[in-house]
Amino acid sequence: MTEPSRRPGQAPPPARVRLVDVARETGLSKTTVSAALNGTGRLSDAVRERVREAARAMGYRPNATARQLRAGRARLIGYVVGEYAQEPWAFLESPYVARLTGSTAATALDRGYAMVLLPSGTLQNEWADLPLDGVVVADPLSGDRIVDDLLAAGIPVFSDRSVAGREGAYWVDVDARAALLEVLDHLGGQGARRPALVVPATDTRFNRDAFAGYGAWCAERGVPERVARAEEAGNGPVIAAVEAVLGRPGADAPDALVLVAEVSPPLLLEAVRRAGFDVPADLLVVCVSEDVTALHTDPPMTTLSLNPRAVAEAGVEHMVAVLEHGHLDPAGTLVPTRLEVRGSSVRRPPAGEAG
Amino acid sequence: MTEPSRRPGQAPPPARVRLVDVARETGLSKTTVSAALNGTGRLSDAVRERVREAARAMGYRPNATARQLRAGRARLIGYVVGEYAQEPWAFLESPYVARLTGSTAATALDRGYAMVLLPSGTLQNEWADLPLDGVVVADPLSGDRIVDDLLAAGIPVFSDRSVAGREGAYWVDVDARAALLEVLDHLGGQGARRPALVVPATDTRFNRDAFAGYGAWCAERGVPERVARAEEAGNGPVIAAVEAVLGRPGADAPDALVLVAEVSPPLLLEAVRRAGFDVPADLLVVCVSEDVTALHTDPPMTTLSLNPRAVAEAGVEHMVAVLEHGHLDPAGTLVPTRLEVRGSSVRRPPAGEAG
DNA sequence: CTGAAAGCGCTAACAG
DNA sequence: CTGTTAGCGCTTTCAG
Repeated sequence: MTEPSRRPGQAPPPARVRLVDVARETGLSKTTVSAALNGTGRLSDAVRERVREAARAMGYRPNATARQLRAGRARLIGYVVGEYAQEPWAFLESPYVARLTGSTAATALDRGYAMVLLPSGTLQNEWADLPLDGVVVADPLSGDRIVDDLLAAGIPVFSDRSVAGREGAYWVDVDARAALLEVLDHLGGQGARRPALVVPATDTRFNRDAFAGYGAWCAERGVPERVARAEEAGNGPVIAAVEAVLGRPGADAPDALVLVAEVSPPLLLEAVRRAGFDVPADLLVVCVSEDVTALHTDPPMTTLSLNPRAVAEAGVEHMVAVLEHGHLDPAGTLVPTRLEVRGSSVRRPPAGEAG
Repeated sequence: MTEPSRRPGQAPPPARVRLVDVARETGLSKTTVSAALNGTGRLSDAVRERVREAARAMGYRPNATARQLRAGRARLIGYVVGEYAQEPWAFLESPYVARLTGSTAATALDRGYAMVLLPSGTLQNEWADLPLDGVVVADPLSGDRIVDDLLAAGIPVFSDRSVAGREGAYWVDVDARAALLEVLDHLGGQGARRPALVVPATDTRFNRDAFAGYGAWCAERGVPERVARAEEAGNGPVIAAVEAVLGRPGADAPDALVLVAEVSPPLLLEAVRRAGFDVPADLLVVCVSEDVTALHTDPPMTTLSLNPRAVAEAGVEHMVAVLEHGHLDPAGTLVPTRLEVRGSSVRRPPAGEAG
């Protein structure tokens, strides 16, 4: 099919102009043209300019695939989210994941890598035909094969600490346990004695560690654990878990609530009030969340930010190091979390905190 | 890790196994191996199976880039959002765009195309090195060069109606004008006589048409326009616009509010109440939104869904048709919107509507 | 039924 | 300073 078959009523095939066409047009060789266009080699500025001009005039666009074949890599990375395996494309609905996704794509592109979006719980099929130099696997589920499959295929993986120690796997993570302790200490400092926790049921490294941190804090103080699991992602299930763990106000009711499961802050506040609690008088509330509505609720919602942007940047840094220098030392980085204290978790709101 | 670990700090040369390696191993030729693996040609099943087995055993993975070069295309598409040009990666924070993005990636992958995420307001640089077969441009800004640049580079563009009539450009759209009329008629049917509108300041086809629909409806009834523009995306600016257009309750205050600018439904309701309005008694409210929190507010929020999933599917259908059959007739499709009536826009809430 | 050989479009040794 | 040549890894005529 080198010969374009023109059918009536159909636009003529554009017939892309190739490097060799520019060479023929300018009376130079492919080498010279290539060097001129790429700024390599030692050519006179006059020639360089003449070539550039001709290329522009002819509408020359280098064939990216041919370059990639020559270069041995495509400067293309994959991006998969482990959670949300049932709904393979729902992950963008989570503000955390949305930011992580955007920041990863942004940083990667800055470094010259494009990012393809892959569905959660992806099978080999999806990426087998893609020339991926590496894959970012966000929050893998603990038993998931995806990381193994990728590594077996010789594709470097960038994920969380659950992949630590595997050859070809690199990680960036937050210290979920420490973060929970920080949140609980903050709450304790505000007078809370009976904090409750709502975690997602999905088995990710972060959820496990957060739960462990909560357990340790309670154990140390001899406080009973008050935990509810959100069986699924989404406001409905999470709010149901909140209602279950809060019960009704009373002497034994929680006096603080930590949401590790993602939920809309205004809806959460509404639900808490429906349950008969006043925030922050009866109940201090902290959400692990990147949801921007947290700033606009009344009172504004205290959040623990997982710093998706910093996580993404560190992950891409690793990737570039590995892909371009063949190694990385150490194989992992810890990124700090950021507790943003607002009105929902302080008994006496500080003056001057603006929404 | 089939290979014993080498010196620490130095990555072992991966030494990918190529087609020719499998050929040598099996004692066959590249041709035969290729045919066996791809199911082409006429080979005995015995040979085919033997090759497959050897390939698996050797861990052979075809080089995607080489295939692409041969095939003449990469089965890769780009995805850009025109709006949010200031914050090139903020687009995933919009529920509508998030769903459109996910659905486009999903549908494309179903059809064998991977999707790369490009920043809003992208320059040539970003995609020049990518072998893109086509680019989806969601909600382009009216004066934006991106579509022209793409078309000039010979890359087919799939966008909204604003590109209609251009060679190589195809579109999917909703009828924003008709949608607004439907919303306003619904509101009118519920007794509203003084509807107000909040639109984003960004100049997209959708925003323009929605505004025109509102204007036409008001003109037809001799009703004054009550419009506020949200100067930026985000809950803060949109809510400020809401407050501006509502004023205080009174004889001349709006009795219905249509949000074309995206806002968090629970925050919107809160703001409306702060302004002194009861929903739905004093004010009927409808949001153009895909935000799932709309289901959980009290009262639940009536929304106009723009059907991002259907838009995405239609767009990818076009793309596949164009890329694989070289044309499309007609060059555009209209996708219906869906008005989901809930408690926020009915004077007497219907029984049996569950959150 | 199988294999040798020709390229896809580009870049980088190596000559001239 | 410039051109010839040899591939990157794969698919696909076209002979045998």
